[in-house]
Amino acid sequence: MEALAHPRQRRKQARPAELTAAALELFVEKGFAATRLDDVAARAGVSKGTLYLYFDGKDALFKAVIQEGIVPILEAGAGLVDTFEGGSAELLRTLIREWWQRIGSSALGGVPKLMISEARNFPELAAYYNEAVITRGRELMRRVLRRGIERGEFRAVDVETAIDVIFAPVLMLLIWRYSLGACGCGGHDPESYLDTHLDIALRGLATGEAT
Amino acid sequence: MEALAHPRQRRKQARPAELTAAALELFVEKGFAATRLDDVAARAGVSKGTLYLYFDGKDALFKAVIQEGIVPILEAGAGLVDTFEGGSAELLRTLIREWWQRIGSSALGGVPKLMISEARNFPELAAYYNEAVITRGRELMRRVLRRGIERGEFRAVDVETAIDVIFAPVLMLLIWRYSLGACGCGGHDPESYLDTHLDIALRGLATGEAT
Amino acid sequence: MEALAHPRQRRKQARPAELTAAALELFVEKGFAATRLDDVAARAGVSKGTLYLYFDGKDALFKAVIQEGIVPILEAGAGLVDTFEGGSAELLRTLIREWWQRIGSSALGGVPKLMISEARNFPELAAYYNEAVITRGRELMRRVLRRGIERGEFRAVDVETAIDVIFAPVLMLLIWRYSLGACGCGGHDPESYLDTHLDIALRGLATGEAT
Amino acid sequence: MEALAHPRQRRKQARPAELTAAALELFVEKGFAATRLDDVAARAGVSKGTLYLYFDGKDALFKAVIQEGIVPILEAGAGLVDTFEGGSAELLRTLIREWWQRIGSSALGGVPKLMISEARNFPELAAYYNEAVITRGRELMRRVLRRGIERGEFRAVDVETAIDVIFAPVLMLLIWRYSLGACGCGGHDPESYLDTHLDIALRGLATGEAT
DNA sequence: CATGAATGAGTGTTCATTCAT
DNA sequence: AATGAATGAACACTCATTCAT
Repeated sequence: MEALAHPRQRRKQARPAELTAAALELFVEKGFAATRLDDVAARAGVSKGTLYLYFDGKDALFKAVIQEGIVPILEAGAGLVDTFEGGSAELLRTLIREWWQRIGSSALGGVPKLMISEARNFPELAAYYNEAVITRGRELMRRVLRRGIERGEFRAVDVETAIDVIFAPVLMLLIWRYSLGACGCGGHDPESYLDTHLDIALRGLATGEAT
Repeated sequence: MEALAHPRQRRKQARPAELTAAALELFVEKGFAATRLDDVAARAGVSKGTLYLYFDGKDALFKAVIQEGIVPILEAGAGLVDTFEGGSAELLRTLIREWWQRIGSSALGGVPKLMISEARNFPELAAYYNEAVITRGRELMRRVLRRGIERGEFRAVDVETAIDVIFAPVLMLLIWRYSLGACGCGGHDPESYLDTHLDIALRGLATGEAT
Repeated sequence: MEALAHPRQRRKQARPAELTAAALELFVEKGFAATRLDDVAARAGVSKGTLYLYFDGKDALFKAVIQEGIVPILEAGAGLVDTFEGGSAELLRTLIREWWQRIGSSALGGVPKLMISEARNFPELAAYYNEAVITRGRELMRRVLRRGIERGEFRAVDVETAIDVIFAPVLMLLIWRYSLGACGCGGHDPESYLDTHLDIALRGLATGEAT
Repeated sequence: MEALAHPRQRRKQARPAELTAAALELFVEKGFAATRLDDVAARAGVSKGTLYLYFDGKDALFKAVIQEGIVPILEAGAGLVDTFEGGSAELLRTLIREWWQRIGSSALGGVPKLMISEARNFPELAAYYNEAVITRGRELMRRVLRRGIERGEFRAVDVETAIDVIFAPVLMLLIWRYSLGACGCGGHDPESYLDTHLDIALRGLATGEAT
């Protein structure tokens, strides 16, 4: 009610999300450097000056995209690992599927490829992404793998390395989708790709008696 | 013969390769957009105007870089599969290690990440790269996996999917090295990374009796 | 009466002065062009929109700042010359010291440098300042010099020129303080600077027998 | 001959001076901050990009203006003081008249007012100017005053203070000319102004027996 | 063939000004 | 009266491309 009575206020509160949504689309589509703030503002339906009312600049806009888009999902993932009660194989399977649902197949799916492409030219953004996303994501994987090893479900692999080895195919699925895959170079059905990956990886991790 | 007799002629013929070599280094280091043609020309020891005598512009230079870069990539590793006589696990291990030795850790290592970053801006080139490099690489993996399944060494996984699933960690190792890894965001020792990957993947592929 | 009875009214009447006071501080500190109206409004404790209720824009604000700033400048030092009874050297000494005490070292000290900096962008205002401030200030100097000459204390110098020649070091002391002196480029202790100036100037003006 | 044979070369050598001349005019006319590099380039008859072939940016352009315009004149002044053989009063008179001839009444005359106006907003430029111009100029005055005192021609005034006290009227003559004087607020004939100033100052400095 | 001087379009950022509430 | 969200023009600096020599 009050919101409808004060359209300016409602608008003001919605603006940051509208802007980060527009920015996400364009960053993914054109890359960070090639995205013009004019276009971001236009896609959000405001002028370029307005963008600066809400964000300090291009870098801050990028960080906000990550902060609003990805960080909450990682936090949800942390909640999952905290409370999951089944087998560790099932937990790993669930975690990766959730990640694919919420990030991979969503509008955020282009972010990993974006970061890989731009990291060297924007080391400050890379450092932020590393801290806000990669470190936290690895922590989730770390906890799952350790849980499995401690419970005797997984073999005693080198956890720090396995974190990335096991997540790599998931990332590559996404990277492909937003690079050569977007040029008509074919690709995989995500479902069966993840099935095959988890099939091999979980069997590769499993101790003798497990499934 | 004539080349040796006329140093200027030899120089003239070497120019395009010198320019693409300089461009490859800089594209890998800074990305396509952030590379200045001034710098490419300077690194090749010519003036910027000269560059335009050999290439129509920045885009044409990029295409030449990729097309020149892939030929050596393909020459490696082809004959191995034909003649290998040991177990298929050992063949896969050898193939991947060879690829890392000859390509991943060489000067060409930056090409895959570069291609991934720029694919959307050069779709025709991406299609060409897909056809000339990726398809042929997949064929090698396909033959290894089929060989393992036919000989009862590997489980009957979905081969087309497994090709990419199993190669993905190798590619990610390389991509990382040329993106966030270059920003001090951590990374892995290639040897132990590949060890861990092959350990998990080969155990995941193996039929009951194998190692 | 009404003002005291209605605080909002009183506030409303005080607003322009609060705004010009804030603007004077910032104009002196940063210069006209580099002063942002956001900052002026913030320092006056109002919003930027409010500023436009009282002034037509940045130029109008500047004009108000100068016009308001000069009135107190003029009130000082007028009666001194009329009533002074000692020697003219002493009168000149006193006049200049008073000027420095009341204006140069006060909050108004930044006005002359500000006016000099912006005169060309505000020529009408410069003409007004010339008439309202400079002409009157010169009149004081003129009377002192003529008094000295008529009483045989000063040599018969060209009065109109000497007015500015003798006042110039005083102005420069002030101008320096608000320009390069504020950048750590050195400066003088006002007391000894004025001492040295008056020592030289009064000896230079003096007829043979005087001190 | 060669110059005529290679107009590009001749042009290239003339460009920096053409650009600094255009920049000087505009800096004096509009101030440093308000001068657009587009206008500087246009006045020099080139495009903005060309300006950047010769100068690293606006600051460097400003420094070049000072370096080329004022520093050589100060060096000439140093030569004068080194070799002058007459009385110190005559030396001071000559030095100030030369300064007026070469700087005050030339296109460079606007620089002191320019620096005073912009110093606080461009402290780096102020520091450069202080080092390149003010320090050296004071050194000239210091040497003249010390010479006069040592030779018994000048009284033993506080030299460091007298340097600025005596130069102040010269600077004010110039500051006026480029600020309120440019708005039709009157002013002095430089010749008689300097005469009056030197008359008073030299008499004020003189020991009993001197002229 | 080779050069390098010259160009000018392009973009992140700032801030005076407006106006709906 | 007062607000503050929104605007858009303005400018320094970059660099791919051209072309006279």
